[in-house]
Amino acid sequence: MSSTSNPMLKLIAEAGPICGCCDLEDGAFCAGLSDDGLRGLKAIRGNLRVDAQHTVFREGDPADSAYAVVTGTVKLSKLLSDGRRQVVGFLFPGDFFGFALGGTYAVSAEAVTPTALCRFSESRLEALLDRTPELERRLLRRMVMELSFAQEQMLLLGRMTAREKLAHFLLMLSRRAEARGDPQSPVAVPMSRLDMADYLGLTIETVSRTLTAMKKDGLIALPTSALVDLVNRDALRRIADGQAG
Amino acid sequence: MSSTSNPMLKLIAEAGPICGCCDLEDGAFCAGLSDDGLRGLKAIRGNLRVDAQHTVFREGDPADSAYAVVTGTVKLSKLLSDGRRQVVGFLFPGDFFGFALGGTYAVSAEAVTPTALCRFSESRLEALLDRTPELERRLLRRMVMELSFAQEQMLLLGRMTAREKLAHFLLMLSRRAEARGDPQSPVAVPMSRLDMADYLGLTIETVSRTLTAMKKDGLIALPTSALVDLVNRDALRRIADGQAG
DNA sequence: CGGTCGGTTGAAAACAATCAACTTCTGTGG
DNA sequence: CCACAGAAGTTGATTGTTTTCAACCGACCG
Repeated sequence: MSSTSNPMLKLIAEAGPICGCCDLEDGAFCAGLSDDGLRGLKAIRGNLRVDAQHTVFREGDPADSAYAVVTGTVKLSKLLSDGRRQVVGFLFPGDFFGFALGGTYAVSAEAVTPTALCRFSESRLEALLDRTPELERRLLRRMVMELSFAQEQMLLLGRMTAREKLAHFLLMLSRRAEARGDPQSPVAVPMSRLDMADYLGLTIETVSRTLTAMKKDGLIALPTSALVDLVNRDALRRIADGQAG
Repeated sequence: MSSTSNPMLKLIAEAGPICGCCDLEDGAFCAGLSDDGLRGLKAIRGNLRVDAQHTVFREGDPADSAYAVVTGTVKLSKLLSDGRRQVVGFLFPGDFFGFALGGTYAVSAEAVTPTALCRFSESRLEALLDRTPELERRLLRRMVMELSFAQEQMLLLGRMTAREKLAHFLLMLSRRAEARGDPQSPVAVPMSRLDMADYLGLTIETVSRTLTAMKKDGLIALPTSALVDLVNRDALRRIADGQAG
């Protein structure tokens, strides 16, 4: 973040209107903004580091800040009073979250890995939106995409089998890793089996068993429990799309 | 809609900045807009009637219009290639849908009952948003709420039992009926058992059986299959919140 | 009056959950 | 550096909720 020998920093300087607070480019929430929009964002930006498993904010808290992931992974989740949990999303570098327009947070946010965040004060962000139509339109577009992603997740949760859920999940991780410039085939799975289970509406045992079965079928390989090799991507895609058992 | 003896029309005239295209007030997408914002919306508004079970648009179609429900009920759904279906939302008078910012529709929209809609050309709406920050902010706020609702639905689909799902669903229908000024206790259930099942991630048989069981337990009464009396609302709420079996 | 459609009920099957044991990995302290 | 403890993950046996397959009921309509 401060070493001048970091090759990324040079790239950022050359690329022009990039935030400069992080190494992210095209995928990021702030990427591609005009100089003006970036200036505004930078002016209200704060930084934050969160240890693995620590909470950024809790469901029901007054929503006083929005965040962007710089490095690490964050999960958003909701709880039932008896402890049942649903993870409603995983966030990777470039992703934006916690935007509630002055209400309360609808979900809790916790770091999955050690994480660096950009923090934007809600009130200042809202004021900035008043002044920066470009930014507001971008946020609107982002919310449209988020909603569409949530609808796809509903299809997964309501209508897919365990195997289809896992295939879909692994391909999603791979696609997003690729978008950030990370390797897409031995794909990193930074979250625990419990987090995966709570995201897919399954139990840890079913996640584990299903992965083992997929390995046996030559669909994937598991070099470590946090690394999945997508051996037969086409077959995975067919399964994820509900065209095969 | 045109009779001068309709008491609603007088109310609308008195209330000032109400669209006038429909009988809706506070809950509506356009309610509470400034005269200016309303003028803009009215200028790009078209009307549309859709018969029950007919399609407004299909998943994957280019998104050339957004819509608001005036009367009737609309469902949004996604399909898997083998026919499995997930209903991702029901829309009632005042609700806004089909807003995709120039992309393609992520879901299909079908009328559940005979339905009247306001139609807004996507390109004109986007141009209007450029000119009307008030409207864009409202839309942004709406998307935030929609997303939060979608996240709650994920919790339901991933982690609730059939009985909890039904309790939650009936209370949601009741709450929204009340918000529109409709009776909240013998609550109207305009959609078929299949639509309910596809919304809750269940089968029609499970929906039917669960309703029967809830009737037997004195939680609800079923005057007709499309009308549900919420006999014991508190118990329903406890079940919906996951505090009781 | 027969036919179809939507809804309900019954019996059997299946997928995933639960309960439980065991293995592997990780980190810590001797 | 090794030994141990705890956490995370895997595997096995069994249970159970929901699905599937099937029959039946009642309403609406030609």
